[in-house]
Amino acid sequence: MSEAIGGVAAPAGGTRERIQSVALQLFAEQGYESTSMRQIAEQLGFTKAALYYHFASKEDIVRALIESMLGEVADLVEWTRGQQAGPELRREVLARWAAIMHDQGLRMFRFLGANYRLVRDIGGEPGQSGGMAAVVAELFAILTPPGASVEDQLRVRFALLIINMTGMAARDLDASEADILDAAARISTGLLPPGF
Amino acid sequence: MSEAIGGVAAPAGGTRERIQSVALQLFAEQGYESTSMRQIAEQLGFTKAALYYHFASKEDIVRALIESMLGEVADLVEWTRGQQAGPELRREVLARWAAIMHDQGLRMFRFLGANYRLVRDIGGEPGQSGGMAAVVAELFAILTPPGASVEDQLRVRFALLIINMTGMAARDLDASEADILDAAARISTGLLPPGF
DNA sequence: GTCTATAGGCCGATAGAC
DNA sequence: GTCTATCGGCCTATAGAC
Repeated sequence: MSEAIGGVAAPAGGTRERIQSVALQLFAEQGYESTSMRQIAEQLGFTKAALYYHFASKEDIVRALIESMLGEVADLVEWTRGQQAGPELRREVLARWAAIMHDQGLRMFRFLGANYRLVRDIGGEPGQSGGMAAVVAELFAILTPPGASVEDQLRVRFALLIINMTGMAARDLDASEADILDAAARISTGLLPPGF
Repeated sequence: MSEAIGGVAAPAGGTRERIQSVALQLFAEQGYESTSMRQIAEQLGFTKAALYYHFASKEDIVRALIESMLGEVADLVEWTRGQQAGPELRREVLARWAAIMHDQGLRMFRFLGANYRLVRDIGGEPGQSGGMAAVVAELFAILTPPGASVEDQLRVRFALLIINMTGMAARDLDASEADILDAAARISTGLLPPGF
């Protein structure tokens, strides 16, 4: 968290940031399991052993990648606790969810889409209440109107999911990143159950 | 293709079908790369070497799993060539896409969602024009109205994509498989660009 | 058709020199 | 901070007995 923030811009910062940037790219293209530490190191011009000076393990790199985003999502869930439930809250939550994802950039989207299970499960085992899975489950509960039909429950899940799948869906689209992310946010909002 | 069809029902059929059924389950739960041949074999009660009597390779199992579905999708693309382009065709194509996926069952959906890249790329390298990627790209072209905006192009891609993501989105839903798949098809149709 | 045994390779991770 | 060398393990896949 020193020089480069978020890892979206050109990775001119410290070695740790450069490793994260390369890893994000490779994990997004090939998936976490199909990417080896050797491959990450070679892309950076040094050997695999040097990686272990900067990160304790392969999983540790992933944790660093999603750390800030996970924190923002947890803050969002926390914020909703003090709010009154209703349609306005639901639309506001969805807008903030899109904004969080927007901050991360398209490369992060592709990473999320390509490693859905990994991100969902990580941080879920330790003692504390961490994990993307738990946090997203809370968002489902907030966004789903009471007594919602199966279709409406699905609508809520799809509304959140397509934000994360934008990187995958927009792979061959000829448009700016900002236009794509804005369009995705509009479509997502339109997916929320009508009338609620 | 002898006794059990599709591998959805209880795998009482031949050994090949039982292997496919177990592999589909494990690939869906853990992903292709994180599932080993040893694991598949143990679940079936015999050793890894026996697997290679029935399938030439691990990838060969995946090919068998998506073979029939890939054939149906290719047929769908072929069928559209003789049709007149327009809104009716677009809605009909989407309905048929949902029907194809519907036939495969929720387990296949989960497998597709968890192994998106694998399925997309498989069969794309050989000499012929195979591969899910090529076939889906043609569907995009058919479904996208001429001169569509970025948002409308994204709508088409999301409409197809959420069908494949239904297994993931519906993981914790308390509803029958048929209800879930029907609801997903309705939501998908509603995502198509309005007015076209 | 299923077994044991093994080849051959890449993996994540560590030790220790510089 | 980066290197070479190496460990132990699991992987896909094959050979050959039964």
